[in-house]
Amino acid sequence: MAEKEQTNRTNIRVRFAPSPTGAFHLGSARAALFNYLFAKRYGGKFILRIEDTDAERSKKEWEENIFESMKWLGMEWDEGPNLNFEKDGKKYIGDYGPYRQSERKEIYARYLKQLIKEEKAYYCFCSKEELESYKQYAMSQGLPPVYPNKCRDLDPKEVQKKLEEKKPFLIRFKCPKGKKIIVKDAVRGEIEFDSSLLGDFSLSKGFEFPLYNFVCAVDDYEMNITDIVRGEDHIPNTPKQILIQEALGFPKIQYAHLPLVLGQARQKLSKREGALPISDYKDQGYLPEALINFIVFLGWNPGNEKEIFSLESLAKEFSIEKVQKSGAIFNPQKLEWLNGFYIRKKTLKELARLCVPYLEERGLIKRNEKMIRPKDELLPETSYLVTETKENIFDDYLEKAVSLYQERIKKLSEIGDLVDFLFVKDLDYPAEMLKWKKMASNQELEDSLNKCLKLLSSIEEKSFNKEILEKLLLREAEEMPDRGYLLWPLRVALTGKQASAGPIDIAAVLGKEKTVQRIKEAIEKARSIVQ
RNA sequence: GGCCCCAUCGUCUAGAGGCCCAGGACGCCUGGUUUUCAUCCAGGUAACACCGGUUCGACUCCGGUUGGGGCCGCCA
Repeated sequence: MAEKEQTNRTNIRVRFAPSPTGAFHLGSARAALFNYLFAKRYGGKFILRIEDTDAERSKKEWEENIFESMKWLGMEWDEGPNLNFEKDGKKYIGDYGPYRQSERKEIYARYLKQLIKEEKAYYCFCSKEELESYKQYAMSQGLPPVYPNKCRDLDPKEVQKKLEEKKPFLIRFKCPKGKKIIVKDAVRGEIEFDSSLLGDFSLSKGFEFPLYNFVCAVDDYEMNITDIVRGEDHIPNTPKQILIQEALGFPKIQYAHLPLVLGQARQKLSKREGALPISDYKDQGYLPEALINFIVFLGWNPGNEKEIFSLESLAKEFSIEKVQKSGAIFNPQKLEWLNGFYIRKKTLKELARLCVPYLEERGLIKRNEKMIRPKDELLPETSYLVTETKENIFDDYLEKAVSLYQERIKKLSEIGDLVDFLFVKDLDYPAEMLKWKKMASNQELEDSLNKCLKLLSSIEEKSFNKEILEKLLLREAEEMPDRGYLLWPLRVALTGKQASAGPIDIAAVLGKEKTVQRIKEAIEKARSIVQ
């Protein structure tokens, strides 16, 4: 039933309204995502509004962080500041209407004056200290900590006098007593509040600095918002906003309060608990598709056993009715798994391109306009076949290197430690590592390495590929009591590591010259082991 | 303290009165593939917070208890 109602609704307009007082994190991403999906699912508009009424805490850099993170995740907005993309054949660039609250002050002042004129709001000249001490007292008495309405019935003459004296004031809402306020919530049903417990809450500091609940109600109306999807930490604000809407004669809005994302300690996600900025996840090598897939399952599921969703498929299958009521604990292991899953799904070309910044950062590759190549001159320059596509530059060697580890990495940032041996000249590893666990003597090790050397040297440069190597090496290895006798020392010789991709694949990527050279170096090392 | 919200495996969750001595995914464990690590495949581990009702029958409905969470700003 509810489903039907939703589907039939038209002209849905939702907003994501972050305040730029910190980075765009997991919780923000989820609120944004659910709004985005709700809009997409029902063919509505997704609006971005910047709630920067707190001038002191709001910073341009956080605003940038929000824009960049949302675009990186693929959630582009239909209306809002900093538009820069194409949609339906139309190009949007730069700002589009005043969507920052700091740019909308005249609008708020207008409504504030209206409320005062209609005696639905009044001036309050109480001091901070006064209010704080009253609140302490009320709480100690077990009373609701609401404003005692001291200035509510101030003599108009006195008000006039104080205004002329330029005494700082607050504008308070005349909250009706004993009124039942019902919030209709798409995920929770009806939530009832008693207006008496709200008190005469504040709307604005003077006319210049309007406060959250007030600007929120005004903007939602001014922007024709039909549905509000936000975190459940906003439930207590909702009756206040409804009261303001009613006082101003605004139409009703539909609500959907999302459960909170919790940290391991079951508390509202904090920085300590992995509420990292989305930009940090990006830097660590998480993929946007993994993050989206992960985030949407924090409080939503399709009702069947499907687990993998892209932003596009979610836009078709998302439904607000399936949103969970209880808070979800953020589980980093599942994110890792999903990220690995999406990495394995990438084409080699895409993955190689994504790995470039990590390899570069680690000093393994050098990049200029035309070429990406290993830092050390490992191979003749012609080996680094430069392929140039429209937007990216990468080479064949890089793709091969990445292909060796595509199934082994969970984050892009891990690539460096795994492939470094393919990009540096000298390997540094203890000689003992060469000796396989089942080898009884150093002689066995030397024999094994010599066998490898002989075999590989016999292959012609142009036939030095995986198929041929496999045929020759495996045949030889099979004759030993265990393949490890031949393959373990070879792995260590080529990589200097105990764990790696298959040594045959590695030899094929490294090429004959380098492979043979590394085996020779390993033989030298093996001889140095003291018996 | 007041108001509000929530409650199925360790975690994310399926479950709209019999299909459930509860299904899937991550994690963990075992086995297979493998020289290693990972991938992949097969199997296993593990939950309806508690107490009352309603009902022929309750994970599902109602009430209470307990537990957890959110909010109580001249922040948003």
